Amino acid sequence: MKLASIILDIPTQALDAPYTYAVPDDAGGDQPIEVGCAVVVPFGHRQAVGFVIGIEERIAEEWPDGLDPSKIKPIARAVSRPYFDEEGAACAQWLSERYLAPLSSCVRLFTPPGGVPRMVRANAGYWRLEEPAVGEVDDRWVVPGPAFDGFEPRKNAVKQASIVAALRAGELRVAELVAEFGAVSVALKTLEGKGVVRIERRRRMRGFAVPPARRPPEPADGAESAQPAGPSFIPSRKPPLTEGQAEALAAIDAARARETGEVVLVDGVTGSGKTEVYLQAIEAALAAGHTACVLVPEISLTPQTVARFRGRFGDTVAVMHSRMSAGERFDQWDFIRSGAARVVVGARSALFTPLRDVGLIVIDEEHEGSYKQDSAPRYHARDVAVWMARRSGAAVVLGSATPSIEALYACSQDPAWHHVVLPERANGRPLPAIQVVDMAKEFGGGSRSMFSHALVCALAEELGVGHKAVLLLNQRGFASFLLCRECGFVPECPSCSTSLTFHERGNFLICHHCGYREVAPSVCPECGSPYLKKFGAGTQRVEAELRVLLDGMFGTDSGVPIVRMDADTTSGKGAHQRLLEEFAAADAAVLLGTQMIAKGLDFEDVTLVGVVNADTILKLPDYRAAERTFDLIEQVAGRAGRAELPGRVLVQTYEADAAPIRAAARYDRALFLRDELPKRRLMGYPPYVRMANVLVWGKDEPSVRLAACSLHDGLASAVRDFGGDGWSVLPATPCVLAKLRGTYRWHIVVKCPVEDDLSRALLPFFRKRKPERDVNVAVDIDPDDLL
DNA sequence: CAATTGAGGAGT
DNA sequence: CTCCTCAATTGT
Repeated sequence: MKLASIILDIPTQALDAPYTYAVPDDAGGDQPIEVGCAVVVPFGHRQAVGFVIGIEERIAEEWPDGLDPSKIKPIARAVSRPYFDEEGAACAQWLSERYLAPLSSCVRLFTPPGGVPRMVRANAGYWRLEEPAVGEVDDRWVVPGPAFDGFEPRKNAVKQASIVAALRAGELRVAELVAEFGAVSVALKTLEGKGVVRIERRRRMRGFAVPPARRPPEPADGAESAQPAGPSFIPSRKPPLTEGQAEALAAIDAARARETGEVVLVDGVTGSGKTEVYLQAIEAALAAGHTACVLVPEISLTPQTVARFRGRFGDTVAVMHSRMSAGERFDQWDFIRSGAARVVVGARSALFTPLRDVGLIVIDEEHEGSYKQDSAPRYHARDVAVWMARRSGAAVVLGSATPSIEALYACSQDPAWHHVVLPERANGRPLPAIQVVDMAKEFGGGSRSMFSHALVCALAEELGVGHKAVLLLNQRGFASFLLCRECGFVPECPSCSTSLTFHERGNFLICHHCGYREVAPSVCPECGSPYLKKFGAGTQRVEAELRVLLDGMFGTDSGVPIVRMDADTTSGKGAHQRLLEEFAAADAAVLLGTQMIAKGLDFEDVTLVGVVNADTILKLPDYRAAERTFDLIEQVAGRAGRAELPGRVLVQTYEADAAPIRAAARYDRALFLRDELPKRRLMGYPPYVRMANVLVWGKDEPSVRLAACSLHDGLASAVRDFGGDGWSVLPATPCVLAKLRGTYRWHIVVKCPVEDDLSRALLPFFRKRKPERDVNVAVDIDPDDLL
């Protein structure tokens, strides 16, 4: 008898284990039952949807662990084609164990965008299967039929004549004819009846503005150009490689050829041409009959990025990211499943698309925090990619100008990890000089401006000759807030433990975590004092002050544009893109923004980069603060002087002596690591230990505290039973963000030696634990931060 | 003694 | 998640 392991698509801890069903010989429905399929199974008194994660032939004697053979029911029917294969099923199970995540949530990663069939309650205990709302869409095309040539419409058949004339230039969609000639359905029907035309349904790919019906395909030059490039596709020019690039490429090709799942860390300064290395490595992988998966941080997944890959690989490139509509994502997913896509470019979730024969997984900007998912399963794309590669023999390429300390450490410890350095920019230009400006001295010298003398001078010089400047403002912890100068009161969010941000526009106080808003008071709500001062500098404040400054430099009419990019100005669809185009089109201009401008921008005439406040990340109470600060400065510095014009970078800080800032200013990673690594070792942080962050949250503070403390005790004894030397369970404490969106948050940190299996020790404890009603618990394995 | 409510368990 | 059972509580 064939038995199937099935994960029910019901997100409940009690049901989160594989269930065994018999695979019937005569499967009801038209789909075969295979691994990866959604199936309907009898479950209790009803039917449920589940996913097949394994099928095995079983002889009557060896039933899976004491399962009563009489209890086994047959699967009712398959309700989808397979979404994943055995490898996907194995990956889901691994994810679930490694990240202590529900199996159903891990399997869900592999299902198509737009959803899967589900059981919905009709009436009176009846359940019926509902297909997902998102699926394939067709276009109706009009094509010449057998009687097309030599057809002469009747004199008064104006519509027919127009349609036939239009069709002579090529096939058309019915929708296009309607747009041009109005109601055409009767005319089309007549023509179809006479055999002059045929109406065909053809699959449409959403996300491409207008499929080029009669225009010949244009060379790929943006997101809109990707419809069938066909045989006329000409790949973009392949520039010659620098010595470093060639070495990196050789290392990748060799790693791929060994088929043992090795990792190559491409450690290249900004502008060293890492992307070209990826492109040629992918080309080699394709030539060897493999496919490639490229992960890019969500934020740098722009039309330009996609165009670069489409320019080289044409319409075999599929794209996956969250800003696409469900329909577009479904089409791309199905395009990948069809096997026609050979290269997938996308955010971290692209790892789980049904791409077969992957020979290369590229993770660009490997140090980025966005590769860690912040909801269950809390996986890290880098670790998942390495696991997948080990299994399939693919090579993993990690690229960054500022590799994570974890990746550097792995290179030094693990022979399967290779470190390749690209020390020079591809165009041979030097890296811009970084000058640290000590704001404490400026302040001591009597200046109260947020722009130092040095930065003002540099702006005047560069903008004065028509160059561009980028100013980075760390929003976190620095947005402006109100403070009563008499009693020191700061308005705080009633449901989060953060101060409210003051917004000039509309005179509002807004909470950046939960969106709570109130009108800014004119007198102190505590003591009634009218002396409420605005402190700090949100991007709006900085923009206003910068405007005054620029008008003072160049006159009010000079019109040096300030393009502001932050969460407020980029919320609309395509806003991000529009703002960048606006900045690109101007001569002298300033781009002012938050972290989102730190990477990926490539404008030739940016000669000045200013970091307005370098130390706000540094002061975050988190073990990774120094690393983040170092990375940010190096990354943003890379935006200056990318082409012929030399660039310079000014970093304003109140902590000019801090190691990450001094090291970043000299591009001296060794210096940074000499300072940072001993601290990590001493304090017991990665890469010298592995951590699990157990988060506990709920509306009621006493019960959260209680739950956290009892959880601590349980964890401590679980860790003791596991017999771990060098393991520790830190006491339950309130999180740094102790109150967020109205919930109180506590956490417990578990540490263990790097070579130990953290998940395996904690898994039994959390599998046994029953969930509480008003307190939530989540485990974050290898957390990115401990806030 | 029936009706109502809540906690706990089972589901292959 | 949904349905079922059992036991404690409430109502007549």
